[in-house]
Amino acid sequence: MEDILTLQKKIIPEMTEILEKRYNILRNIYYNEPIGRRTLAGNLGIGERIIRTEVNILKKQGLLEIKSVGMNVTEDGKIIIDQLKGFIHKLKGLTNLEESLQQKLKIKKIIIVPGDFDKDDFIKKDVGKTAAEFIKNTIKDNNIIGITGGSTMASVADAMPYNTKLKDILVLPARGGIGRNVEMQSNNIAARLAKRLDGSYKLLHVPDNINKEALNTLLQVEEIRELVDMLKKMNALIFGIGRADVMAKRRKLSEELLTDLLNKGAVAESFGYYFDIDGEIVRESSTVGITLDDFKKIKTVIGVACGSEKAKAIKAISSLKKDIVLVTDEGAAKEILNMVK
Amino acid sequence: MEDILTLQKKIIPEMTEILEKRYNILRNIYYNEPIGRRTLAGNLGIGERIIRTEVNILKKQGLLEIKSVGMNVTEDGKIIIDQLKGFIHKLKGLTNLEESLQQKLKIKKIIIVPGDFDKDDFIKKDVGKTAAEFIKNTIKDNNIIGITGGSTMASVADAMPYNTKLKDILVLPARGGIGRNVEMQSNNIAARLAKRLDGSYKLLHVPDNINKEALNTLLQVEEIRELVDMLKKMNALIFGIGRADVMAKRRKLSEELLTDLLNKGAVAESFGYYFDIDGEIVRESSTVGITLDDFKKIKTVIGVACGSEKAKAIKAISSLKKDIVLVTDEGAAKEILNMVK
DNA sequence: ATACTAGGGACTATTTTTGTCCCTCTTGTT
DNA sequence: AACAAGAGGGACAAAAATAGTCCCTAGTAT
Repeated sequence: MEDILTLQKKIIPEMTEILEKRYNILRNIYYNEPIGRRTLAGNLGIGERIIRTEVNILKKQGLLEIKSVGMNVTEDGKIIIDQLKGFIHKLKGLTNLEESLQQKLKIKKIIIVPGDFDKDDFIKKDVGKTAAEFIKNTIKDNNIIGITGGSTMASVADAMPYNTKLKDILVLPARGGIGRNVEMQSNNIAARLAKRLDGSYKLLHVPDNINKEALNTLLQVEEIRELVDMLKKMNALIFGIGRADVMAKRRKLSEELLTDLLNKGAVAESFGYYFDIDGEIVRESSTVGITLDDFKKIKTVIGVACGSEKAKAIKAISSLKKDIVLVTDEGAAKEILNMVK
Repeated sequence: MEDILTLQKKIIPEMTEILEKRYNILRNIYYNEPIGRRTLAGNLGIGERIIRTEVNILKKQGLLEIKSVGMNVTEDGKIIIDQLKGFIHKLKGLTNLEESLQQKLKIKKIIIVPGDFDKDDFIKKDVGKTAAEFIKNTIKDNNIIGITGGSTMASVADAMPYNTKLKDILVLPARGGIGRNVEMQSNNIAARLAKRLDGSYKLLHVPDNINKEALNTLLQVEEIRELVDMLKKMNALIFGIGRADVMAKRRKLSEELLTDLLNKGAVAESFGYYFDIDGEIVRESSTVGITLDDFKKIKTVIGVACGSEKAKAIKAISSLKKDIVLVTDEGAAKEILNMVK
């Protein structure tokens, strides 16, 4: 198997790029169908005519259909996309990349999805799908699963297939809601994930960054205390990884605090904590939810993040726990490798 | 494995021809090294410039070297050629072709080598090599092996690797020598094969087509009788398949006999017999050697022939014996399939 | 009704590929 | 020693493929 690929790469070195080009086109159509030639060309940053040529080949192969409303992927095409994903993974040597990163970061497992989110927005969907698949195969009946917020977590939840045959899954938001787009809040995402897993969920109606008094008051509330207790019994946590600076701005930290944070070397943010590159806590948001100690005790923790600009953040988070599972994209992975070299 | 190939063929349909083109170039260089650009272009019937482009790619990949004496394949390249052979076999769906031909011809096994001898002389070498490999893996210590004459058998013998670790192999010429190029006579070929198998051989010094009286006299000779007896104990026979018309002319049969032969439907010639398309004997050369009855009793018989023009002859021979093994090329195989369809 | 985006056609510009010839060098033969 | 044959590399024009661009008509959603 591996032999065949090295063989092919030797004798047809140009194969990889052709394959990748067509894969990208097919995938992009799939995510946007029905889509027109020009829009697609814009998306991919390729000339309209090139799209046309490639699309004609793919059409001839029966992988897509061209109608007056636009192009769409056929059933055959969908199968191919799926198979191609794994194939490109091997072709690009991502398996090797995974192994070397696992060693360098000293973590249990890293899953790398081909592509770079910084160059292609749809990579987030792929990353989400990959993470969802891994989670599906990891969790068991009666498990309690925690999930954080953010767009990446949203794509994980939305990529989870229905009919997983899992029973009595309980999904919890790992932290209080962050005050922005409802769709991206952990509460909302937990509910969506629960629905797909045919399980139940509980909500945590607590704002971020409230003062200590208010926090203590909230913790008196039976409902909230119960949930916080349950959080400690969590079997698996799925969490997003953010850049410290980006998250601080999003949370509208004061200019003063932000500068302080960055001076202290904060590069990553996850479940309410800011970490420096070595995984040391730089700042802790005062909010209800999972704590770092809880985090370290959870059996399965799955961090998901994509885009090369998140490389530092991912590196930081990877030092928190040895048996962490990371799902990321090729862009981030390569950047991390550059850093640790 | 099969999946990967169908996947690739779906998304990069042009891959097959690129691969075949480069394989042909590489192989041709290998068989002729050192060879120049223009000679190579002539061999393959491709433009000089195309060769140049392709050769540069292959050179870049480290598969061949270009020196002022000409081009030659590197060690890496040789490995690639070998791997490529099997790969192209699968890519071209020859495995399927083999299976359907085995069914249609109702024979034990057919091995098809990619390419067409009628278009590329070097295919005979490939066929020979493939047959030699099969034989090597089939025969056992102390076996008695028979081999006929002809250029195809010569390439089988010359492609047999040394150091087969087989012990006490005895190679016999299956029939008396045919009066042409010594190199292609069964005696000579038997000796060459024996040498490679680190075994012994015996010679059969009997001309083809002698009259009955002379034949009987010869059979009185102790040495010859002994050999003929040994022929009947043969464990394996490797034989070439010829076209009736071509062989008849080569043996200088009278115009009269030739016409008669063809009128009776002779299409194939092997070990002294002329057969029609159904494998019925049309004529028997009077000579010393293996008989059709002997042939039917031999455990392993391996027929080797290549080139689409031999399709009919191969088809005829295939009806002689159910557990025959045929080694041929793609050209002949496809032609046979057309015939039996 | 209308504005928008779709695919297909068509033409040109550009790039790549291909054919060809020349030059010089190496090698084997005379 | 001379020479012929065949080698690779350079160079360039012709040819072909590829790519950019715009137009046109047809559906679709508003």
